[in-house]
Formats: sequence, structure tokens, C-alpha cells
Amino acid sequence: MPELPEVETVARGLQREISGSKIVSVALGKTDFIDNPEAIESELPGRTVLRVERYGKFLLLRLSANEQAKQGDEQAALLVHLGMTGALMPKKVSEPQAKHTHVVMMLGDGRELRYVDPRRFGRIAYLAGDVLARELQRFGADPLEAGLQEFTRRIHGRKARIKALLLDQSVLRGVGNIYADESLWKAKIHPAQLGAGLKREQVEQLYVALQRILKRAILLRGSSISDFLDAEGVPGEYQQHHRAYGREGKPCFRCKTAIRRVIVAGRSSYFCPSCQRAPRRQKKKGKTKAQRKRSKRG
DNA sequence: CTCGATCCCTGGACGC
DNA sequence: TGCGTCCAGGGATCGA
Repeated sequence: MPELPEVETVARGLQREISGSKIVSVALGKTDFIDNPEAIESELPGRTVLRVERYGKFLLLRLSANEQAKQGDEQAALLVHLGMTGALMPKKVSEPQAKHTHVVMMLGDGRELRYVDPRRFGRIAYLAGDVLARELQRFGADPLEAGLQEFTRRIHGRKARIKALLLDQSVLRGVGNIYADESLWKAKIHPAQLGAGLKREQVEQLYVALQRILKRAILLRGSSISDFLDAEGVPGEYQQHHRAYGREGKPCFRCKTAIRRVIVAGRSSYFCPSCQRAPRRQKKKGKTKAQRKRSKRG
């Protein structure tokens, strides 16, 4: 599940591998996850990948102007969201095509940039000019670029639960389930705590924890839980450093209490019930029972 | 503003 | 060996 560190890792790899490469032609497979397949086919050929950046959980492939030099197509880019299972990698043309390869961009040097995504939870879009600018504006601050003041402003006044806030891409861009849980564990904050219910020091602790964890994860090339691979096909190593995520029933690294898993904001949330105390006056009535029976229906 | 529910999709785990 | 079922989960969307 590519989040900020994984996408950053892929972006760096692609920057090294394909920046400067020209896209000669494009072939599409299934396109139901692509905003505008026709634009992909008509706009990409002839353009050069100027550089590859990360924007939240998106890869942003900045493209050169079209050779026909149309008006207003400056600032053109290909946005790629990897969803849960997406992978974007350059391969030699001679290499067999993996199953679920949905986009193939032929490069000018005998390689292809291939997008593979079994579940198609990803997203691809060709955007330019104002449309691109507007799309990017929808997202919140990059957690590695935001200062403590901005971070606090975005968290402290909110009534939503902190887990939901961390996952909300319009609040912070790039944080997903793994790094939300890891940073909350490190800051000793319960995932159901309200943003507005956090003390000043807690917000600061969370800010520091989140940045440290993200930076460390980037150094280790991200977390490979199921099948994440970077642009070179190499798995990350940060999963070996997880303290909460995926550790239900295992002892907390601080106090040995068994890590618990609950659903918060619709997502599995792993936390230490001893280190991360539940919100005080939060307390509804029955719930666990209702949860287990709500499922089926397909 | 915030919530839960639902849908998208496939592979993997599990039960029989 | 092969079904059927459940689950995972980021994000969009809709109704409460």
C-alpha cells in the first residue's frame, strides 16, 4: 500500500531512470481507472519526461510541451496514483509483460514504462495548465514540508478523530493507514482522540513523530507489506520497524501490552491500549456486536 | 462538518 | 484440487 515513503522511493527511482526520456507511443489495456484515456493516447506521444516528483501519494511526471506547441499546454503532467497494488516501472521491451499491465509507454531507448495494477484502485490522469493546478490545490500540506504551526492549525481545531484527520488527504497529503498508526503509537495518542481534544504538547509530539517516521521510512525505501516494489523492483525494509501496524496481539515495544486492532474512520487501527489511552468522555453504547454482523451483502 | 455505508477490484487466506 | 466466502483498503460518493 504505497503511502508517502513508498511513493517517494518510486519517484526517486523513476527520476533517475526515465527523466529525459521521450515517450514515443502509448498502448492501453483496461482504462476504467484512467480519467481520460483518450488524452493519454493523444497527448503523451512526442513528449519528454522532464522530471518525476512526488505529490502526496501521487507520482507527478512533468512533461515537456507538445511538439506542436499548442497554446496553454505548459505545465503538463501525468498524475499516477498507485492505489493499493499499482506499480510503475521501466522495463526492456524484450521483457515479458506482467499480468494486469494496463498502460505501456514506449520510450525512445528500447525501454517501456509499464503500469501494472491488479486491483485497479489506482488512478492515472493527464492534466495541464489550470486544470492541473486546481487538482493539486485540492490536497493539504505535505507533512515533511509543513511547519509545526501549520500542522497544528490543520489538526488542533478539528472535531474529527485524529486518525481520520491523518488519513484525510485534504488535511495532509501522503499519510496512509500504516504511517498514521505508527506515528500515533510513537506519540502515544489514541486513534479515536479528537483533533480538538489533543493537548498542545501532543500535537507537537505527533508532528515530530510523523516526520521522523516518514524520513526513516524513506531511508529504508518504504514498507513492503504485500507486494510493494520500488521502481527498480526492490522491496522496502521499513515493515521490519513497524511498532503498531499489523501487530495485533503482539507485545507493545514499550510496555509489552498486547497491541489491539479496532476500526476507526473505517480503517483498521492498531494501537497499544496502555500507552495510547482512549479519549475520556468519549463513550457510546454497544458497538462491537453490531460491527461483526455488518458485513456480507455482495 | 462529520459520520457511516457502499462501491470499486483482485489475490490471498481459510474452511470444507 | 477446487470451490465459496471473507477480507484488505484509498478514495469517491451519497445520505443522515
